[in-house]
Amino acid sequence: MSVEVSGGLQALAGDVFDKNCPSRGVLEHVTSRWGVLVLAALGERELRFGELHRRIGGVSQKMLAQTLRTLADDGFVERTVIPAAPPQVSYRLTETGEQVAGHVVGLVGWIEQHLPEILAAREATPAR
Amino acid sequence: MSVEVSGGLQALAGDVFDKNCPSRGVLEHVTSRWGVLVLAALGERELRFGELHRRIGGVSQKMLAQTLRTLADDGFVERTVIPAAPPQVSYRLTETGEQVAGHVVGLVGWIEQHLPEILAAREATPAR
DNA sequence: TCCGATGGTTACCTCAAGGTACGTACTTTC
DNA sequence: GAAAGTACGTACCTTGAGGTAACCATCGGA
Repeated sequence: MSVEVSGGLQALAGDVFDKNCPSRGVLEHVTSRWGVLVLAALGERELRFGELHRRIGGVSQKMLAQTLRTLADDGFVERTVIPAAPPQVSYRLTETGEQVAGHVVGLVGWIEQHLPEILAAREATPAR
Repeated sequence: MSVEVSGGLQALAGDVFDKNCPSRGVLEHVTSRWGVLVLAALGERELRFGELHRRIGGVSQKMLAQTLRTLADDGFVERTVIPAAPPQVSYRLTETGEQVAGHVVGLVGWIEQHLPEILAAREATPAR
């Protein structure tokens, strides 16, 4: 539950298997239905709200805004408002955001590439 | 939407940004609330139902069974029944399962280790 | 002059994820 | 002989995630 850190100070590491550990919450934000896709999209490049909305098929404005807000609260995404005449809002990953997104992109990429095998396995579902 | 594969044959790779791509479904199984934790737990070692139930805090028997079934259908988990007098059922990752689990474990581990920073960022939430 | 794009917020409603509780069939333990 | 563990399946019910639609303010273009 706890790890020693360089300075000799003690920092608490999370334990996702613990029902009450706050890491559970963070994990759920990151792996949420739209959270994964937002992180993956921003992993490619900085994007504006409308661009994200178009990039991520099927997401509603409401859920996109909500997801972006929780990811921003956790410090993964930075929101920048350009005060122009139709207001422009841009989203990019923070430094820690880049790191989580790295893992997420890896996972997503693996799934995309191995999709055929997985679908094959599914249809070969024995007996049921 | 499609990639060239070694043999010159064509295999379809997924695109998670496409609303109708089946990779969406697989992604949701893997990143589901309990799916992540099951994969992470089995990434350590083979486990029996009861062991999984105790390891993953807060999961109900129903959801554990359901999650294990979908992961088995996708070919990530293998179910082995040892016909004994209280029946014993063991779960382990398949080869493809090991690969997804690798990514999942990486993600989970990163979150556990960086939890303090994330929580700090959360409390420093500007303005709201 | 009216439309559409921009980036949202809010109210309202639905459906499905997920929890609780109980049943099952057999066996060991107290 | 009663309780508890093993590995679920099923029925029932609640909660909340998430969709739809309307509204807002401002500006450029047809």
